[in-house]
Amino acid sequence: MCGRYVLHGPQSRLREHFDLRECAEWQARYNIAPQSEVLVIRQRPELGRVGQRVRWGLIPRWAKDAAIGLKLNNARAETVAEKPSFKSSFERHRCLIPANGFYEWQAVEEGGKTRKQPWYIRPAGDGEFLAMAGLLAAWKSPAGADVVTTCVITTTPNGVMAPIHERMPVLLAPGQFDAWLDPASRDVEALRRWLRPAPDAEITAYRVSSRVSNARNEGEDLLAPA
DNA sequence: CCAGACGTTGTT
DNA sequence: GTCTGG
DNA sequence: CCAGACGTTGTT
DNA sequence: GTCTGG
Repeated sequence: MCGRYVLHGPQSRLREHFDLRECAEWQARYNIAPQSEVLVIRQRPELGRVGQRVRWGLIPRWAKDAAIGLKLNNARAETVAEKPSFKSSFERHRCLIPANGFYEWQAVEEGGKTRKQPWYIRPAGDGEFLAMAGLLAAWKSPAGADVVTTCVITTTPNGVMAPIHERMPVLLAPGQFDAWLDPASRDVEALRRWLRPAPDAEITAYRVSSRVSNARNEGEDLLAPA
């Protein structure tokens, strides 16, 4: 889960909501897919929270081949603290991935065939942003280029998501941002306990057009209820 | 000890 | 780099 | 995540 | 079935 999402800003509200000191340029996007550039929020010593563009698809430091990043879009909350691919990132390189919402596909049986119905999930009420829990890794390519990548941590579904899909991204509340982002937070057990499904009251979901299923499609109208 | 893998999702 | 399997 | 491609040889 | 591209 969480293989497609939305970040349209506006950037001024993004900076405000996440209390960013600096933020990279970001063009509104309504169909962000793995392997593309995404905006992450990290905590820099002496500077504070900054927004930075990185590639979605985690390439661990030790990887000899960047191809592993094609598979690591998500990390399971249940095992992220132990898996070799994620362990050191979980201990020292946590980030937030800001989103206005994300998509999930629901398998629907129709006349003996399975159709994939896309849903859009956004904050309930007048909330503007969700904060997905993510990891970062810095990798040096054989050519010597520094490549920073990210992935989204997933967990079991809450009551809103359960009818739609078996997984959902871990969503953190503003009160958790500081401790999650602080590289000095080394209490892995305490951090791991935060990786739980969001309360039902925090999100709402509605059906959208299957046009979102093709990652080439873009635009605000992908959010229209269908 | 060394060698080899290192992951998630969804579907069957 | 670190863990698992042999 | 889903959609769409998935190949070689020899010639230009 | 599996990999790549978006």
